[in-house]
Amino acid sequence: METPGSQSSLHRANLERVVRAVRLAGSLTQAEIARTTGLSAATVSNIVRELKDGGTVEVTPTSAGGRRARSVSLSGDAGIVIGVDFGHTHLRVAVGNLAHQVLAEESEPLDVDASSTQGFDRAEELVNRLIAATGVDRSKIAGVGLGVPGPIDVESGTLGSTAILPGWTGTKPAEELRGRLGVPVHVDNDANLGALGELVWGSGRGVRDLAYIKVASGVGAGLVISGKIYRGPGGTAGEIGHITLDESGPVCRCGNRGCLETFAAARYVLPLLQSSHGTDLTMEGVVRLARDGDPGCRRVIADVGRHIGSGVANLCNLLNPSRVVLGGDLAEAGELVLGPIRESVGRYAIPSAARQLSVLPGALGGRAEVLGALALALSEMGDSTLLDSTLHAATPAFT
Amino acid sequence: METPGSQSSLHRANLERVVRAVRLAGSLTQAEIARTTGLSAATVSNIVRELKDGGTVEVTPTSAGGRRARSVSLSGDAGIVIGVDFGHTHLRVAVGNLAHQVLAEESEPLDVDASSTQGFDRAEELVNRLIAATGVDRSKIAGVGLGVPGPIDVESGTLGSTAILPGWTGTKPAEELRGRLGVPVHVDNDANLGALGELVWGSGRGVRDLAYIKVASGVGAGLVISGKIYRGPGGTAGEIGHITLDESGPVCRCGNRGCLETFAAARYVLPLLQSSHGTDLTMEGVVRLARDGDPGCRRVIADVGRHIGSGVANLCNLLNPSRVVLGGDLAEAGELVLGPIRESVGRYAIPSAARQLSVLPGALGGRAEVLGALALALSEMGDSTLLDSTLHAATPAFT
DNA sequence: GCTTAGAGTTCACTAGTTGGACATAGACGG
DNA sequence: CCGTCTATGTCCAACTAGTGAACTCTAAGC
Repeated sequence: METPGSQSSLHRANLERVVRAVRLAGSLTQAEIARTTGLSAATVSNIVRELKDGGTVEVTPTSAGGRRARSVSLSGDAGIVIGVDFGHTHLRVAVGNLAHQVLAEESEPLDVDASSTQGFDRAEELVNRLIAATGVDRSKIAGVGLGVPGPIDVESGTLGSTAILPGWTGTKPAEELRGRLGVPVHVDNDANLGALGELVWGSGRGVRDLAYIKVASGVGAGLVISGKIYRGPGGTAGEIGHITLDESGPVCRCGNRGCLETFAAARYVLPLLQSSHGTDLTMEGVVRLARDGDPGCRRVIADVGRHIGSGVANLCNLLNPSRVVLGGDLAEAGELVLGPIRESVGRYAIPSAARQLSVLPGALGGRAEVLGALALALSEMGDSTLLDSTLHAATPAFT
Repeated sequence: METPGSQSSLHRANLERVVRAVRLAGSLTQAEIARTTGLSAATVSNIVRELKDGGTVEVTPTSAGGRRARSVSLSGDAGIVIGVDFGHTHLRVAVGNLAHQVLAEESEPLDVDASSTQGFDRAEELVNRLIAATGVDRSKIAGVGLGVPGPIDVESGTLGSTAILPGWTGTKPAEELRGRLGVPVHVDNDANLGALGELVWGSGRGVRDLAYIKVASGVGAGLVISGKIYRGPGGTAGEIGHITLDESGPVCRCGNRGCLETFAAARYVLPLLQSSHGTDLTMEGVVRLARDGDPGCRRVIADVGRHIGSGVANLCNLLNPSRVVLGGDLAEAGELVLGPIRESVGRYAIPSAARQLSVLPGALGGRAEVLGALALALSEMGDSTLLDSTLHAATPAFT
């Protein structure tokens, strides 16, 4: 941010412009870059040379049968980003590069009762393992995205009370991880990251406004508005789980009655099946049984869908997103749950808003959050971090 | 948008930067501009000269007792914007300048059964009258903001069906007015404009995210997110009136049951008082009686408040705005309605979101929409239109 | 084999910002 | 009442960075 308004800032902006164009297209020739960015060929020539010297970009002498086009693409190891996601039962880590490619991904079970220290030990270990496995240069790591399953104040980085990982309340996960890995860590809650993940790699590609509904032990939503995570001024936007559906409904853990969560979240829904299907049931199990035709499970899932649909209808009336993506275990139920959701939306949302809404299952399953963490790391640094390294590497070469 | 990335675009950006800084501060010396914008004093000197030659800015030789500071301020007649609002019973027009000052404002009753042609005749006439009254130069009009009381597709400019001004459906108000006045016209619905008005001049000053709830014959909300009107991909965001509060409630004109509107909008609420208070009651009348102590009216207003509060709680959970502003006639009831709203919000919203929410009455009353139309005209042209004229006027002077 | 056309580079030119030198004018102290 | 001080605004030379035009290069097409 040195001097806004100066020529150097313009140059920087043009660098970013080029990098973004290349990233979006995968690979471009210089002439194509000039056309898509609106810059002149001469400028592009200079910028590409600078980026190449900095190692950000790779120039393959000639690829396809053109005249003599050198295709420019992001060099795979120009920068590495890492996504870490603490889920309710699993810890997932993914390693990607600036070209939006996922190089490696792994998950391992995480003990719910683990202390935060244990959790971070495991995360650090897994990150190191993946870095070693992919053989990337540690110094190339540009940033880490971190997902936590609970309300987090993005400003201060403090984790609020989470019923899922008790004992983590009040910790500052980003600082903790930053201390261990020595690189910038950006944190957000899992619903927001799921939304970002589906937006970039999953069912939300091509859309700029999206709501990601995650149904697990609770119900949360991640909102993407104009391509950016919307957190709201207080950072608690997207609490769709605590919309009131029935003022005299069951008491919710939040203290109100008849929240959507009490009709849809695993903790409230599973008990319904205990007497008939035993106590060891998980949401995953219910979904499996429903797919196999079990009528009780089908009925329960349809009811959950109807209630989620009511919440989505409210969301739709208020925000009018063009796409709603359903994540979490429940998404595995496919049409068994999506049908009732769509039916409810059609019934309760105003027609003009409902008409252009598509409700889709998540395409990434449980991976949405890690990949979202990756996307967060990418978006948080913008292309600027990348360019910083470019500049540092490039300027000595010019003197 | 000529050539993005060129130096001229940088220059343009710096011009905008200076204009914005001056507008936000009212008046600044060149040194102050340099400090707030981060530009160098020399650059500011050039830019100020250019703006002065273009007539955008005025330089008063010296104002207060400094050393020799020339204070720079936007020249009042650098550009004029006009706001036009078609309300349910009134037509309002306001004239303002680029310094965000309102120069004149007038309203006149509008016959509900007026055809759109008649309406536009009246609007054109009133605009001309105000232009004459303020003595501004017609050629200085940079843009017009237009508010219409119904759903409008901002992309195509076509008005959807409106129960308030029947016979206007399918017209393109912006085109119509543009044809008559010969300047760019930007259109939006009244709830969005009310939100913008309160944001810029009213109860929303200093906030970037705001929801404006307008209760009249229907219930609508205007959402401002990060300082910009949020319309949603389909343009129908903010339909808080058709959130479902009670699945088995009264049938709403939208076809669903138990919409917020059926508990709060005038058309559904007034009949409740007909047997006791007669049939000529208006919402305004109910509010007046309630303020005078009429228990029936007080009860009705409190009930309306409670229901609105339920809707606001949902809104709050989903979007977590920092401020909710209540507009329309109902806002006149003050605490009689705000109290129950806050109570409902406290009851139904999750505590962390409700805690930082302030619910305020609109500060502008029925003027919110016209002023919002003014703000729309200002924001739609950005500072660019302003700068275009500057450039056109300034470049000949340099050759 | 010659022509052609698109790709990329080089170079002189130009737009525009900057730092520093300079003139100006009020405030302050004597 | 006068010199000094300090902050303001302007001017100028230097520098940065983008552009158009000319130029070179290569492969395709006839």
